[in-house]
Amino acid sequence: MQREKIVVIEDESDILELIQYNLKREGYSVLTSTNGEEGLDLVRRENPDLVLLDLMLPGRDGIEVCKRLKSDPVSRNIPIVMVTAKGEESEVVLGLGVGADDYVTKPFSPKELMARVNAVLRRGQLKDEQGEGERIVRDKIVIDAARHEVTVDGDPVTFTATEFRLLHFLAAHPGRVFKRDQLLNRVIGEDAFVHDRNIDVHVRSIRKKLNRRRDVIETIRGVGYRFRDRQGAPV
Amino acid sequence: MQREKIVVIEDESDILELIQYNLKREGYSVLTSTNGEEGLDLVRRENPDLVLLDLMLPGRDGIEVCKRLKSDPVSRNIPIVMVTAKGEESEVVLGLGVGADDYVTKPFSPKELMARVNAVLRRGQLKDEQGEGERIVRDKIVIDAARHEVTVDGDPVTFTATEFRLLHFLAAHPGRVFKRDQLLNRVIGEDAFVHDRNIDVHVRSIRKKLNRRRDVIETIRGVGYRFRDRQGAPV
DNA sequence: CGGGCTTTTAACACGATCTTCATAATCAGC
DNA sequence: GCTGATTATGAAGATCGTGTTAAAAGCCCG
Repeated sequence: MQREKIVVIEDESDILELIQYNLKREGYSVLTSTNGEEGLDLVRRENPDLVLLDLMLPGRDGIEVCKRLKSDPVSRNIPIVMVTAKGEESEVVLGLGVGADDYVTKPFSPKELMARVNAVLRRGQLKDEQGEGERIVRDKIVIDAARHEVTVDGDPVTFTATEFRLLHFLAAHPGRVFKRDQLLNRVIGEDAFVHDRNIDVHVRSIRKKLNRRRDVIETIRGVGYRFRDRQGAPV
Repeated sequence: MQREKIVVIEDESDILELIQYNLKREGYSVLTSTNGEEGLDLVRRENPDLVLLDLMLPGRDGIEVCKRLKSDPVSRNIPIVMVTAKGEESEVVLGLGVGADDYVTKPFSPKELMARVNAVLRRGQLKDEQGEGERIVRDKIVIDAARHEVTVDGDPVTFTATEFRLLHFLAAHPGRVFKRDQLLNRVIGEDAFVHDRNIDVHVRSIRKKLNRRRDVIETIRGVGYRFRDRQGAPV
């Protein structure tokens, strides 16, 4: 059984140590950072199973960090547990508002912390197991998000991470047209500084892999792309 | 809250019971049939929200049932979840080919089954919601911005990007007259350095494509164009 | 640091679309 | 009906958007 990786972002060193000690004792692999920017990088690099995040980092950018993590498709699915000082109720709301999955309020007992962490992780696993993670089936194309797997006409096809996200996103909203910059935001990242036409190239490789089904991705000239749906909407 | 109605077509009585038990426990209203022909009638009579269909009904007509349901406009929009035995991969493909919306493979856990059923039902709802948003319907012309699609008298018509924007803009402000330069600004671009008369040409191609409904775009001599306000000839 | 993979950029060609222009049709006022 | 102005039409050239390819730039793992 592999140990779950947890990133802790917390500026108060004594609290950080406390958390780290307890997590390690439970068998988790722990990585830490004491400021937001660095923590952000850490998460992106390490792709942990969970993030413990102090809401009140210096410069109060804990929320900012959370927002950034949740807006990036790559890190969106990593659960985040907020650590907040007591009485910061409004802050908690804010934290949950930007996508945090749970929170603990200082001062907290190690027990409580562990309970939260375990609960959130278990929640995620459960989701995976029962396949609640979306499976999209359209036109003989099966897109299994939980397993990160695609089959076309029954044959498994491998997609790279970006290709998969793009295909998945389009297929999740069939019939709907998306402009290139919209796709960039949703698939590559909020603040991605990449050229629009990049999408074209990804679309091309996706189509190539979709092979016979390549035309489920339709080009709307002058606008963008969309996933075909044959069902005519009743007026 | 009304309970969603689900029809289950499955010949193995123990599996049928299992499914029925679980669905009922989740609060669904369940109707069952153990053969294809009867099941077909049941669906038509009851118009359920979802159909659970065994792929391998005696006489292997599960696929046939699916095909029939999907080809009938009345039942086409009812989502179908296929129930298949493991290793019937090719059958799954077949099932998907005839329009099934998802599938579960035997043996399945009740949890998994429920997850699928819930997911498919949720998916359907979502679709309805967002489809209703950015749509303009006037006379027998439907302009769907999200899909970038237009239907005239029910027939889909393709418009180029500029044509679409022009038509959409006019239709969004029915009865109001716009001068050519106003239309240029709104449709082509603020700083477009194009001749006024260009609009005429676009209007022409739009009218051409609108065919029988061409005169919803009225010419106001000496001023510009407008989308007709009052109903024209019905049908 | 090197090697394989993925992502991004750049460049070209082709076709679709936009724009212009010349001409025909229409309109309004006399 | 005639006349000048305005709009519709058709066709030709200019422009733009996309598909495609190849190569550069990142990235990860050992």
